[in-house]
Amino acid sequence: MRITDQLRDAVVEALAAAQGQGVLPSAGAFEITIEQPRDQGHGDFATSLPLKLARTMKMAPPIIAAAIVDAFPDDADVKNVEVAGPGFINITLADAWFQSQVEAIRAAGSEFGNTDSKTGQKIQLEFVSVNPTGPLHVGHARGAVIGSGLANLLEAAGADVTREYYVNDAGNQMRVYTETLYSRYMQAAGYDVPLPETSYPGEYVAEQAQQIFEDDGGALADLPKEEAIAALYKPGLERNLALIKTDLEDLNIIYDVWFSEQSLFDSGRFDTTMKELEDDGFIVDRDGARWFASTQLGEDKDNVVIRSSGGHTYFASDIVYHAEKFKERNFDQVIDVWGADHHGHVARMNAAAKALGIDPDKLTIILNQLVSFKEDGESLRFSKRKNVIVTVRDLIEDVGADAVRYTFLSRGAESQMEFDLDLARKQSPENPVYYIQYAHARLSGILRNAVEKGIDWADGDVSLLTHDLEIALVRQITALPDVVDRAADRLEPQQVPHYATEVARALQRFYDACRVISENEDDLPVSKARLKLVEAAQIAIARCLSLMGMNAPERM
RNA sequence: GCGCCUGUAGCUCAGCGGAUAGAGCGCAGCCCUGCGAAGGCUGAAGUCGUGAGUUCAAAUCUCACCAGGCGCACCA
Repeated sequence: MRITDQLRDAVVEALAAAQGQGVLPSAGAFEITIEQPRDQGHGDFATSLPLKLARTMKMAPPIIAAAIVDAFPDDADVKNVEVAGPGFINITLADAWFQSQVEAIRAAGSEFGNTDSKTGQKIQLEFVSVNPTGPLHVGHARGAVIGSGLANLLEAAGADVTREYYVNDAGNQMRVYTETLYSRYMQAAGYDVPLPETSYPGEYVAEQAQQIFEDDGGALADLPKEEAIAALYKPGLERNLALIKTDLEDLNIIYDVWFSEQSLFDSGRFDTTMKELEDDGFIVDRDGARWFASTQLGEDKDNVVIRSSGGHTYFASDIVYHAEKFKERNFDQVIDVWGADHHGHVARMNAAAKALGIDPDKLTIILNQLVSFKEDGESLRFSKRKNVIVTVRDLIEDVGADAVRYTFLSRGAESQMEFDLDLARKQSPENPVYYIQYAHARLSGILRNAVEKGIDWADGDVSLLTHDLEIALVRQITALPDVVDRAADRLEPQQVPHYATEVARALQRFYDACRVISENEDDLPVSKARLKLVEAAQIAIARCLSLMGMNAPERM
């Protein structure tokens, strides 16, 4: 059992005992929280329960606290329970408990930190899902990192996670891209064909056209325009998806499913879902177009699903896509990570979910605020349309994938952030990302040295770990499962890097004060015990880094 | 105009209704002929945007205002 649960149970038991003896009156429903106080003088764990009960019990908090403390059950793991401050109960654990955790963590190995709070839940995370019309630009990196970080967390919490990229291969933008590709292809063939009115002016399209031209020997140049465009669709799409996939893989993001929008039409699901909505009265015809009647569900206005020109809107296929997620694949929870520029899409998607009879609690949309980038003291604006692309690839090559992941992961999705490129490059060695990785490398180094010296610490006695900084380090490490649960529950991946920094700090302080490998033969028992602690710390930091999708270097 | 998000140290950002608000960078110092100094220690630095309210307790919840971001398409 998790120590926090164990302590919560003990508090419940103590409270019930005090009430049974008539020392405390009964109280209504309440939640007992066990917190880890910031200040170590306040014990290892604390609860503010007496403060919360004061009102209903009509008693002073310190008196309630004293009654609970008096009735607190005996527990070998607990060293001390006391009333503190205005009515807190501070709990200090026995060293023996911390010592035993070192062995438990070593036994758990890379499984350490996993919990079962989301076990049995089938969760889909859809993120990035950028139009497959070119390479990812830096603005997309944040959603990519947040989405994948969340996926890792939910998986650690026991969920069955599907990481999914929705490929908009059936929309307008793809059409615009392919028309641009056609013009570039014709240019490669030597014809003076201008770019279409709306186009993707980026150089990469010309390069792709050149490649395709060389591959097929220019055969498409003789075809009628529409036929050539149709023929260019597939090679263009494949090239763009390859670019996107490579960039994401370099950010350590591997998807389980690449879901094609076009497949919704090929399978007939688009028509059946639209029919379903129409039968339920949610589709109305007006001004030559078909509308989803969001207003029936309390929204400000209706939204077009089929344009008067005949084509479907992005919204239309997204409705069908979400119907597929819930009704075909039966996800218990669907989390979409979108950029804040998709804000306007949220309310109508929620309305659509309601119309489809989907439990609104099962669809969570995370909007990550857009990132602005700063260089030479000036804010940069990126626009595919204006041919000013700084790609994810540029960013990775500039500051490194680990630093990119750390930077985006350590901030809440809703915070508006500015990415200072100069700072990221110049101060890279000072970046906290290296603080964590350095800690891991240092631990690896110690273990390496121990092996070289022929020390076998398997029989190390952890009860020799009594130094304040040893216990403090174990205390930090053991919090990982709680961090995973809380971060997964609140969908806040930024808690992991902050926690990891704290573990690294505890480690460095321990390292500074406690020599692990000694030249003195008499110190061998302590060395062996500390090697076990070093191993446990390495396991914890490596787990944090893996949750963050970052490398855990043995050397730096 | 309406809606959502944000405002915490010089900068970039954490912060779970609780105890003396934290970290990194930057700044002023100290510490390696001992396992990696990409480290440790000390210090300076804060009207938690402003004002009110709820509460035993507010950076955290509510309201108003100020400032910024985003959205309010037969774009995605």
